[in-house]
Amino acid sequence: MAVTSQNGRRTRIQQENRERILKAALDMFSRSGYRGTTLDEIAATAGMSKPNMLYYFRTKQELYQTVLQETLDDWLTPFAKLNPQGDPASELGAYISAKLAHARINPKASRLFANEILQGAPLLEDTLKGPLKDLVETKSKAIRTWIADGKMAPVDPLHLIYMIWASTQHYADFETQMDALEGTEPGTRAKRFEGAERTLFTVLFNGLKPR
Amino acid sequence: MAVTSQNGRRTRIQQENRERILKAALDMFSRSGYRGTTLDEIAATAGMSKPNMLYYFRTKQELYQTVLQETLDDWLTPFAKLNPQGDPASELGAYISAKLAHARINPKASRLFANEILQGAPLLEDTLKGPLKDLVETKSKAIRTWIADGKMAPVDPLHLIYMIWASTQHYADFETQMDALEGTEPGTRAKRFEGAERTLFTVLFNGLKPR
DNA sequence: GACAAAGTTGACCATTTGATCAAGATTAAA
DNA sequence: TTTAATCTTGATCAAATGGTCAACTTTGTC
Repeated sequence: MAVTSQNGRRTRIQQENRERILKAALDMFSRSGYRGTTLDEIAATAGMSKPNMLYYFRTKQELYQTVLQETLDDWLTPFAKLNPQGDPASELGAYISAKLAHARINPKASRLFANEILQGAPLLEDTLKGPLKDLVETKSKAIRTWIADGKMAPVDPLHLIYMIWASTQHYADFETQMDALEGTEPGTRAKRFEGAERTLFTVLFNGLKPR
Repeated sequence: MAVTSQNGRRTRIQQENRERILKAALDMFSRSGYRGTTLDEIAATAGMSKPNMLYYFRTKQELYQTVLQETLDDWLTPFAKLNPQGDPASELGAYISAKLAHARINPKASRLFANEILQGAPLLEDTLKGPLKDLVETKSKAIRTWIADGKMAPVDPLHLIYMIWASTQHYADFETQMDALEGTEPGTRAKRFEGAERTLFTVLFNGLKPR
């Protein structure tokens, strides 16, 4: 485990340095994945010596797992909030907005997650097969109820969920590609996310309208 | 450049070994990215010694670039085939089918591409800003014409393209996640791609129907 | 200000990694 | 069968990498 003082609490210095290290680690891991990232880089980005960094996180694995766990929690929260009692338009709309906001505000978290999945999700298996699977099943049931109640068009809930995940996360994970296609002048990014929301709303709402 | 015989042609052995190496390289690079992959691994996967592999591809970069270029061509082909003279339903439908087929048949190519973009696309910049950008602009114009002709609902072409890329490639790039959520019993994969096509067709066709 | 706990780092280590080379083994054209 | 071109690899190298350690400095409490 990470360092703590004798009384089990974190000192001011511990708080600050942990934060700096975790930020630097997210920077590097989200770009190059676990194996492609070196401790030297992270330490340099965090502005401290490697041994000092290893004083706070004993191994590369421990550091990686800590970063991953934190971003994962963020990832799960908006999905869990999807409310079966609400109506599909507003619930799915809110979820799409939340996912897009996440992609805009914290793209690195999304990329870290994408990297981990691409490499076979060795450290995520338990979470995926446990909590996430449960959550997906719960929310699928809610969608099926909406369909049965004639509130939306009949589509496979699982694939609808995939479609929403894919087309929102894409704005974080493939940002490099979008920048290359659209340029990076200031303002582009903000406009991009507006356009994304408008298009996703249009296509999904009309596409899912009951008929 | 890679080895060729004095007369510039490739011998039988060169053909076979190049192929084995490129296959192994795609295996590893698509999983771990450029920096996360080692030449030892690739050589072992290809079943030959590292010096022998380096006889065919002189550096790690050269090997990576060769693999990347080959997969990129595959990636571009179906997009280029989108025909402005046709009608949106059949053209976009065919494109979606082609992209899903690619994700099903060659998921590693998709993942290699995703990995490269995630790492900032250092080697793809020129292709993205050149040929791909041109292609995207051409196809966007076609979509705008369809909209002007009242053949489909008015949506931003760029975001529609992103949406299609995202929700098809997702089935390759996030396969690990899907396997964890759905299990991997034989037949699951085939059914998954059927369901994907059905759902994408339903949502996009209804979502894009002119109104 | 004394002192123990916490924080910091240069030097170092074993292993891994991309790459080279010389020397030998195999192939195929004459 | 000869022979030049092609193919193959063990041994090796310098640099990079994850991690350790001892010694030093800083911080906070009494």
